Amino acid sequence: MNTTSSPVTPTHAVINGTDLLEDRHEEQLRSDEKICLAFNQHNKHVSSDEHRKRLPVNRFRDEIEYLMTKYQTLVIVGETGCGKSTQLPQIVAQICHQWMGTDTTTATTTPTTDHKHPMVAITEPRRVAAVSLAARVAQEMSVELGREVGYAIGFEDCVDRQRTRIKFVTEGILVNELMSDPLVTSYGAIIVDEAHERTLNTDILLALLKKILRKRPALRLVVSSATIECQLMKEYFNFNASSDRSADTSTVLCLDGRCHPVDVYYSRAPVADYVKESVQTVIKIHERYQFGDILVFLTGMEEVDACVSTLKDYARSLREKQTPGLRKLYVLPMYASLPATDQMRVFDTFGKSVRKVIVATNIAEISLTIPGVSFIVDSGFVKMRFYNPRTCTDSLVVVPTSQASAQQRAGRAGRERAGNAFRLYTEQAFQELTPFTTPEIQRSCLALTILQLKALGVNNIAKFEFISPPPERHVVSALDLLYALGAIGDTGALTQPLGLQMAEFPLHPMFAKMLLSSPGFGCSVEALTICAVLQVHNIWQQPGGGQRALQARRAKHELSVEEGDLIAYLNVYNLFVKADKVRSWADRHYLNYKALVRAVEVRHRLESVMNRFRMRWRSAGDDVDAVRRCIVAGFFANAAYLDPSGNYRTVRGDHELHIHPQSVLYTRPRPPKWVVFHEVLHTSQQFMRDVTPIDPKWLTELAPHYYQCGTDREIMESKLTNNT
DNA sequence: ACCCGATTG
Repeated sequence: MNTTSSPVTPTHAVINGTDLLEDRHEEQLRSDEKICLAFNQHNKHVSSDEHRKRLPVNRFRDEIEYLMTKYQTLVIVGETGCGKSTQLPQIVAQICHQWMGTDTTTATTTPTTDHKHPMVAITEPRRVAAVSLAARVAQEMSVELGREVGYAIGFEDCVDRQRTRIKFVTEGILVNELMSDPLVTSYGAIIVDEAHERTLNTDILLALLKKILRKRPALRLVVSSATIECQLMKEYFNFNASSDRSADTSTVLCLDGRCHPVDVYYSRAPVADYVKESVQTVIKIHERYQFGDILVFLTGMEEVDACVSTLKDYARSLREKQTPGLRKLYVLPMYASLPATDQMRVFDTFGKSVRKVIVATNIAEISLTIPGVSFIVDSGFVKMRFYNPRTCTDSLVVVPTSQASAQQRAGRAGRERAGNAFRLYTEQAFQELTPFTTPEIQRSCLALTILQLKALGVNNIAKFEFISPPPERHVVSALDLLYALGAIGDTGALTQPLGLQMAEFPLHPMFAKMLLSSPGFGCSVEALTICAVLQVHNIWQQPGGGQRALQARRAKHELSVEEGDLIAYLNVYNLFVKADKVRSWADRHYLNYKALVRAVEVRHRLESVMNRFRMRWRSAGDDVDAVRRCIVAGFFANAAYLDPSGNYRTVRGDHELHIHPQSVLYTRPRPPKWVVFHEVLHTSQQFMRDVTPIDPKWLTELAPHYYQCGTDREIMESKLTNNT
């Protein structure tokens, strides 16, 4: 950028440094280290095109360009609905394009691009978001999707190598692109959208980008976040070690774009039963306020169904009494495992005489926005997964939300007009909540993460600069597992070729090991199918109740086999393929059609990775033991045996376990003596999911390094003599 | 007797 010829406003007076913005900027930095740009988003008398130009990010295009000139990293804070996700990519692409034509002799203050055809990447945590935002931006720019604007998600690439300048991707795609292009040279700028969600991939990506920014000074990073985590982000990306603020390499731009005010109400006293209380609150809202739909946040399917059924009773009583002045209530559940057609109903609109009540899990906070909502009922709780490195298992527990999450939920009421949020807890309870949700990287199994990082050249995980470092024992537990699987050697380096190949699979390392071992067992065809199906959840349909629930259980029982869940999945998949993958077959057997179709896609993707390694394709035919031995080759660490009391215990660690009620083995008469499992979920008890009966000899035979040393051998020997 | 939500050249 040549500032003297730049056809823009005075905010570009970078040269003298005394410009209004500069002053305001420095002053703000001193006071709260933020730049706040206020705006008024809502102007009813403009066309939609006009409206778009008035979106806050567009109005501050020049400020964004100025800040991107001066700082390598720009943290942008803006409320949802301010158009960040669609407008920022266009603005940043324009800026990059402009810089491309820069005269390099004046490049002291301006970052010239370090490549010929810079693209802008925008990362999204979810696939649907990447695709739909790409489609919207293409439409706004009047270009065909897949040309100037494209996207790349797990199974779909919709980009034009020559022409694409704006590319929406999922976070995982960008992490994977780093494997072949460690400095992301195809991009001039990267926008990390929804960074406040702090998914596992957000944190990995930001940490890797931090390394890359040091090596590529011309690369620009925009971190887009909806909450006040901005200071943390800003400092994380600030390479300036001196106290001289003007040498900072990162800054914060705050788009003050709150849509409408939301009044927050708290309970006067603590609430004993938030499901009952949420019902009462919905009724009170309905009787007191005339307009606006209601959104209730609970933690799980069971709670949602209970709340919906009570509210439906109330709605029915209203209809029967024909209460004058009170509108009809239309009550709808919303959670991820609900069939797609039922999910779509939350977007239905009804006449003025009907009020919609949506009872949802956290899905309504994170991945979808329902228009028309003006009332929020917030239980204050969420169901969350936590990894336990001691037992190498996950717990699924109901925990209080964070303040940030409560704020996000309340904000859902103010998208179109002023709203109200009713929190079913006291104000003091709110003050005692943790400010932020624990980032996923601190509550996950890190085996795959560490494997990926090692493949990207990050050998010393302890020295890797995470925003929020994971607990050390999580790292140790992951390294132990990787060592046991043979992915890393004594020095902690990736093994060749096993470790390196395992890192290329988008799978938990146990699956990768199983797949890479499968040609040796002559069952690569079957192993591939089983891995694919296990990446997809809810293969079995589970209707809410009544006759259909009974039929579904019966259908599942017919497909269940004593060889366990994984072999049952294999059979189901093969039958689905044999039936030409039609929906009617899936429906008839109470199987989840969409999940099966997705398993087909996943299988296809994994197959291409296997082909790259020139794996031999072999089918075991009817030799189920070959397949089960192959499963043990990957999952030997997850072994358990039936003790005399009738409970299962893990071989390593000696923890009590139970077969999950969803397992096909749960309803079978004789429980197997030895099993391996896919995972353990701690809910009301420690439940093993996806269980395969095995012969215990396979453990010592296939994983002697794991089971024949020290105390483990003693444990094994005593179990073997007692149980077989 | 029971699972929040996402996701991978």
